[in-house]
Amino acid sequence: MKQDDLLLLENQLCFPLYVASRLITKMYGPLLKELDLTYPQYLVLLALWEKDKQRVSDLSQRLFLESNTLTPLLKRLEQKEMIIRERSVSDERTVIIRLRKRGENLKEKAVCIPNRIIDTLSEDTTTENEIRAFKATLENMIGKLQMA
Amino acid sequence: MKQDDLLLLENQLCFPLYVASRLITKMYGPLLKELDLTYPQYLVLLALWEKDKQRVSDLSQRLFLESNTLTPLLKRLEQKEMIIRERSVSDERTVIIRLRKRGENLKEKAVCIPNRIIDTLSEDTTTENEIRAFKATLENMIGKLQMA
DNA sequence: TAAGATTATGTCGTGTGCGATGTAAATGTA
DNA sequence: TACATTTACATCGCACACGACATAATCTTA
Repeated sequence: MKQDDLLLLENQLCFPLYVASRLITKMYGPLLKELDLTYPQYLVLLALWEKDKQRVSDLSQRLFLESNTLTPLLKRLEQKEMIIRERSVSDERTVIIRLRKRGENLKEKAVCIPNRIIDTLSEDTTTENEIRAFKATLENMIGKLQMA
Repeated sequence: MKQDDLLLLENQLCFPLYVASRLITKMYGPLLKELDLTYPQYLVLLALWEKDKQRVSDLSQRLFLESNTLTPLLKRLEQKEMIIRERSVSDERTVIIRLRKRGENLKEKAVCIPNRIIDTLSEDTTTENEIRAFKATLENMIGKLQMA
């Protein structure tokens, strides 16, 4: 590849990654709007449905988000009465995030969302193996990016 | 896959995509800081280095960004004296974005950045073919997401 | 030609995302 | 035990991202 071609948008790896991520998040928009959630809020709930009562730092690690991103986001979820934020008794610096009924109940409605996204992505020629390989590469990349 | 497993974070495709995108953008941070650029600003310049004198709507299409995202971003680049925003004479609704000397000259410094990113991503077992396949899947996805 | 429809960009509002930093609590060390 | 250091979360500042909407210019149609 010529030196000059290095900077062509079509030769960037990160640009289509950036675009795809945003387009997908955008696609989640109307689906999650029915649940009164944004995509990052949905991710928080996904994490809590897996394991309730997590510290902010747990969620931060699980979702690769900084605490200063999570704090206002969690406050809004609390405002929506989907979660409760509680100071830990054993360590007052720690805030435990706990699901409320409304947050728990959303799980039922949320179950069908991933398939609706995958359906769109699988429409034509994208095979299951291709998706699986794609995801494996992503996860590999994340591992490396974490250490960089 | 069981119904309940559909919502596990590890079974989401979009989540690692979202994470990887953010981690990469973050990794660009210090490299671009030397050039006094953010990642989206860098993308704008990449587009202009390919083709100078584009309308906002051209950049919007090329970068998959809305005009209301681009407007303040372009204003900041103009503030940094890297570009000029000019009203078109033939159609006053149209704003043409043109590189200034400072913006042009940044290209030299920017050339080595993509390789530094790729080096990190290619460190271990990620082969060139794997990256190529990954990118092809990304581009395929973007095509579908645009039509959804 | 005039009125209606469409287009290009910008404004407004809201949410997110992170670097830098602050505050209070917990932990470590002498 | 007292002090120094580290930790957990929150605040601050800035940039971005998009839906909704506004304004003015251009295009289309009767």
